[in-house]
Amino acid sequence: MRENLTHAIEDYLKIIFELTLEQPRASTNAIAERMGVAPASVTGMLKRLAANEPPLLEYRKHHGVELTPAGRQVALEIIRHHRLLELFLHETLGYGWDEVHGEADRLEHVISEEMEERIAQRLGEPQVDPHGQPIPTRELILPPHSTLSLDQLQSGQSARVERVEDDDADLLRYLYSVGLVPRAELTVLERSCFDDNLSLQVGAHVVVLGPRVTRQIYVEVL
Amino acid sequence: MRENLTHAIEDYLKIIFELTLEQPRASTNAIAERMGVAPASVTGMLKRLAANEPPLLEYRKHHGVELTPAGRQVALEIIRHHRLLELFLHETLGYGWDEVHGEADRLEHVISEEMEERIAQRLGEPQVDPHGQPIPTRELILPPHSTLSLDQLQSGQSARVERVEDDDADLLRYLYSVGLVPRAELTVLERSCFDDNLSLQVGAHVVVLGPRVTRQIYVEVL
DNA sequence: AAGAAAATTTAGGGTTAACTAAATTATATT
DNA sequence: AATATAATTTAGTTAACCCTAAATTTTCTT
Repeated sequence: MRENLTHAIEDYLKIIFELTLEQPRASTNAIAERMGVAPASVTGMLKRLAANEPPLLEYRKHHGVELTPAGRQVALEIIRHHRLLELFLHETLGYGWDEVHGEADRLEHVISEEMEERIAQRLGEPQVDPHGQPIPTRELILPPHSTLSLDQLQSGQSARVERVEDDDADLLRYLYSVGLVPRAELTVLERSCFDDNLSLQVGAHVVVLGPRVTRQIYVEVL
Repeated sequence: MRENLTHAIEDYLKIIFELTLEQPRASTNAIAERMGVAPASVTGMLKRLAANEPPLLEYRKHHGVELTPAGRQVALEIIRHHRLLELFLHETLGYGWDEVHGEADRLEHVISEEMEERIAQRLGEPQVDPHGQPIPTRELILPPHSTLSLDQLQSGQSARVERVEDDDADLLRYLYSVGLVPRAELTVLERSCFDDNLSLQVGAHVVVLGPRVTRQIYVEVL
């Protein structure tokens, strides 16, 4: 199944998968930005991935790409590795939830299926990582999850935090300090019309968050 | 400290370190064989490593190489990673002692110093891996160990197994099945003069081993 | 010490995955 | 519909690591 695949290819597929959760197709530039490489480098790689046997994505010049089922399977495998590793590092080595991401990003390409299984077993076949992100199953299905981000809530609404994006360590440290972790409950006190700032009640704290932050927190309305 | 170093470079340094435990200098061909690459490829790499700033090894045409202190430090760091990982996989994920080597070989290049420390702490600053191989300390000193291999014993001598080479899974499974693990005690029943076979008493077992095997088992005479 | 055998290096290539700069195509504005 | 701007692709390079085949150097044997 995963023979020819370099780390770079796995990263491309993972990022394309994440981008196509939001838009139907991922653009060359968006991929380049998230990969931290030049757009020209992306074009070359996309051609290769589309020409792979089996093709890992469907590529139309100037119109971005979409993963094929084969490509999606690889992406989900990597995401499963990543999230299992985050939880494993947290649970068995005492890593903070703000520290697991970088380590998992490197390990995810390197662990065997054997190790993936052993970790999953040891953790009791967990469904979510420390940030509340759902862990794809061994059959490589990503469990459904709320797509409602905090910035879409109205004044007075109450909600429970389901998950937060895991890639910004500074943000994670801050969220932890104010108690905005998965399962925490909150109420929107006020939303300012012109700048989209949101003031929230979280436990004993009152927190004001800008839209760049609230877009990274996903909730379930109560 | 470790900025420019690719996985390949780390592997070269590790292998050169291991070769120079036996001979004063490591030859191009010996390195090529252990790396599984062509001798010509080794020459190119050795030139690069000698030209590195700081130089990682000292290279004399047609006379092999010796590590510099800087090169030795990198090698020991990787060996520390490898052996800590072997023990970690064994202890916390239930891997068999024959299964840990391949996984550790890939992970050793990828874990952070942070993770190295956390693993060492969790395992209680261990001194040896599951095969009895000594784990270099954080100050990067390799603890001394016996250099007497089983093939050097005479009839009638008793000894305790200290360590075994870790890279042959089939051999490890066999040794486990007959009880030839670190700390096991044994007595040489007979050594045949012409073929160097050794017959041993190990617990209830009587085992006959050829020299290719006995050279991979290190002991302390009792 | 000469010649044969073994070890090593040189020379010339190939692949992967990145880069920059210039050219092209698509989209948005007026 | 023309033009400006943004997005994308092409072309030409680079660096890391590997290869094979041929040439050279060292070591071994007689």
